[in-house]
Amino acid sequence: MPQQRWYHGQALSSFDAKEPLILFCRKGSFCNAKAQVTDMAKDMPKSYDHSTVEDRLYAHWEEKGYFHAEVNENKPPYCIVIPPPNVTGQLHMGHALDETLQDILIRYKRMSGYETLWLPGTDHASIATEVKIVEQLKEEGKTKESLGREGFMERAWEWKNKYSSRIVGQLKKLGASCDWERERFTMDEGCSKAVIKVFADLYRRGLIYRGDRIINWCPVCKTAISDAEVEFEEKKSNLWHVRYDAPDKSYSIVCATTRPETILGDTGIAVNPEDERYKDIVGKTVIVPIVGREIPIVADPYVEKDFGTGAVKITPSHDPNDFEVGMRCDLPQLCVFTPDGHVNELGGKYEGLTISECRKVFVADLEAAGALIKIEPYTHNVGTCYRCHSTIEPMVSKQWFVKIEPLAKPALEAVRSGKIRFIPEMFDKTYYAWMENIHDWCISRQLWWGHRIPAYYCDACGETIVEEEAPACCPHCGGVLRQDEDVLDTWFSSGMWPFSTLGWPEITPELKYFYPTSTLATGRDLIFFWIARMIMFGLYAMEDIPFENIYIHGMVRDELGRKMSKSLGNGIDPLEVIRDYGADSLRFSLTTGTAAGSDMRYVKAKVEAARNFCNKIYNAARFVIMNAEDVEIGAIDMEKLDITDKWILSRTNNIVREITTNIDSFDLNLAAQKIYDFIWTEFCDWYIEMAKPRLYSDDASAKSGVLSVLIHVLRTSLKLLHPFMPFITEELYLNLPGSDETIMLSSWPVFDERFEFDLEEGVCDGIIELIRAIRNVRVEMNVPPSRRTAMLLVVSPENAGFAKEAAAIFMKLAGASSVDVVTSKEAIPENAVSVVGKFAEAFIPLGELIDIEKELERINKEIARLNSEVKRYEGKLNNPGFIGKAPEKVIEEERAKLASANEMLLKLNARLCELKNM
RNA sequence: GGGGUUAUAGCUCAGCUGGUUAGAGCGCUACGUUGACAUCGUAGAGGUCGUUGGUUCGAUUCCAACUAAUCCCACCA
Repeated sequence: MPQQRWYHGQALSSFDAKEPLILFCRKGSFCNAKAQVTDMAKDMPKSYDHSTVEDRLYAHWEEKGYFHAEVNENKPPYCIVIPPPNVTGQLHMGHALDETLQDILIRYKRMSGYETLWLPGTDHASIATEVKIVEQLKEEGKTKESLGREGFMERAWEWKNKYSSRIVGQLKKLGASCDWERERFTMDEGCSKAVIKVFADLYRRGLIYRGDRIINWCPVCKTAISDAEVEFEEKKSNLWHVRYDAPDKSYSIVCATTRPETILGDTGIAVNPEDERYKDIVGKTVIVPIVGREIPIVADPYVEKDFGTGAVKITPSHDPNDFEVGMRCDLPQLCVFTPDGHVNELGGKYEGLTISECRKVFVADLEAAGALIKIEPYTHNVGTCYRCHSTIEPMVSKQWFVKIEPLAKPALEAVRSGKIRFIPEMFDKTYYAWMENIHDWCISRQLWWGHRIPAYYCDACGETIVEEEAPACCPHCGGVLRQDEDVLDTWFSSGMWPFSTLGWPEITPELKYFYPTSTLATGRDLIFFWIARMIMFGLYAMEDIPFENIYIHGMVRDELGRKMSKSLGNGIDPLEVIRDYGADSLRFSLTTGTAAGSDMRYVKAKVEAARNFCNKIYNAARFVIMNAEDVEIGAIDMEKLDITDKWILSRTNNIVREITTNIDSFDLNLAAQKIYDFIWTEFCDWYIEMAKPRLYSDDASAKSGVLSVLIHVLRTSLKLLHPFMPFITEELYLNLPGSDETIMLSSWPVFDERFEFDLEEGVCDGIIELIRAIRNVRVEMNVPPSRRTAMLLVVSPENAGFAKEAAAIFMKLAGASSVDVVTSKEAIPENAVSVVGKFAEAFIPLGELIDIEKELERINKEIARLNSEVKRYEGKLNNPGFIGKAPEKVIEEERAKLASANEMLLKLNARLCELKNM
């Protein structure tokens, strides 16, 4: 039976039976708690345990439907589509970072009054998933062919279901506030419809074509891949210099090559047209060694005179540059390799060898034939498949392509004009560079897992039909049609993600309301693969940008700064971190200490620091809640506020403003750092400590007054922190007197002009500074912490009232046993040290502990420090350049600093005289 | 070959549009269990902000060059 929990007198149903962390409720005006759970604050454990909180709260949020967004014309929309994780496995740290950043923005906007949709989903990841499934089949001794297309697809869907639900589970563990009712998959019905529609549409407009072009062929994945999917790796190899003789041996020409086996496919030799050395033989022919084929010598400017021998063998079928030269010089294409990386029937006696075997044998044969002039060690970059890292073989093959230029132009303009903004801005350069040099995009893949190309061929009349719906027969001759066997590049479908997920091609209310989406957050590596394609497709299909802002983050590396990878085994599983430290801690550690765009290291100490922060907040709340028991607490009474209340309220105001600005400008790290410092230092270290004398007093009115401030500031802090640490903030918020139903839907704090206390804030800063100085002196004078001393504060008349208000604080925090406040230096106690601050000069009689020598030394040191400061200020203020050109405000500040330093110097010098006379 | 980014305390990093006594966490030193918290508190040590020039009244911040690290793009056979 589920355990009942009570929040403010209302039973929350269906929390799971896990032990709730806080089993208490307050009596009094805010809580009509049932007797069984009253008076339990004392039972709050001393430290925070995330494991009893996070799952319970997430389930509750989900059940309440807090994540769900609906079209709401009364609110502005805010939408983020998730970068759909691949269904190839599980989430890693990069995802954890990505999702955390999005959730921060989403939660912030939700609290700020937007109708907020975070649309989740997963990507079928055509090639990546298929490779994994094939591997799995191999372990079972099966092949994809043995299963057949249908059987394989069944298997793939099983795989998808397993992994997508695993990924969803992980996102929930992280606290991601996605609208799960709108979860999508790139191959679900709606997204598939969008893909087919765009394909057919582009085809009709002549922006998709099918043709024989040179493409990147992965012999292991046995498919074509796009240029973007090729990764270059530096490899050590050789440069083989090979001699091609004239048919009558009257001349010869030497070419260097890194791939001697492609000589089998040579159909020409090219030289630079300006090259004097070869002028006479251009137009003549040579014989391909071993092969015996006679090929022409052509002139083409592509060849560099100064590299190697200045002559290049041309293999149009197996090299992209040679392909171009071949087209220009009208050389035939001779494909000599099979799709699975062997030599084909045109390779003569080499037929059947793998490409690398062929190289060995062919080189040996060249040498035997005396055609090999020399072998030179050579390091060059070799293209590899981004999925399996085997060497890419460029090959001529019939594939489908997207004509990119008409799509790229508006996509470039969208960023150039500022309609789409990269954050940080520098990434627009990366984007421009790529978009300006982009080539036609090969989109067909010889795979099964993906969207099958909606092209139908009639073998009878040779007609090609591209239609959204498969025609029953050939519209021309009535012949039987067969559908293209290939599927589309996975990025073709993810490129439509921002609108296909919102219902397109239907013009749904959601599409109208949420498109263009607001922000896209993703890693740098996806700028080309994904972002560029989304912009192109969005502008094409929707005639509008897909999103306004692109927030780019870096990579999460290991503690040593290395990439996390399977082969290194240095990956950190976010789930393990969540289990050990909590999602809040993981999220917080990922958002602090790193600016947008740059890589970060996963450092355990950082997560520990975040965990400690959780505990700090928890204990601050525990303290407030415990003290609030049995106390009537109302709204803040302006009449009751003392100097410290005004200080913290004013500080809260400032921090609200700063954090809001930071989040609005995507400086999430700054916002996180600020709320951390505010809660820990200003709220806990200072305000709570300064509040204690009143909390512990017998004055019920003072107690309830200070509690109303404590609760207000704490609640405001929890709200500011909520986007970063959703769980602990909700847990504590709900247990604070006077809270709403959930922090998630509470309103984001705004600047409250009732709490503008500039004067008091400055005065209290002075008090804090003085207390620190007093503590400092006590340590220097070796005063035991337990020893309390009388204290005399000499203050200016305008500070006298504040000083009296703060007397209890000096007793609590500065080791004072009693505090006297005077406005003129009359009866200075004997054997006292003096501490000079802006707020006051404090005299502390130390009796036998006084060490006059030490005190003189200390004061002299302080005087020296101040003197150097004064010198610096005076230097500036006496500089005509500074006075003439610096802004008035800066000059004023410098004058104020000088005056303050001089004033303190005066006091210190006076004290020095007194001491000398003693 | 082209381009980007980074260089700040022993370590990991913040530092917005130039004016701060240059900050945080961890680590280190010395104290301390006072009724939220030892996952804590108090105090402290530790930095000529990569080098050299320039712009400026003033540069950690802007510009240039250099050095080092790192990433991306191109792919000359």
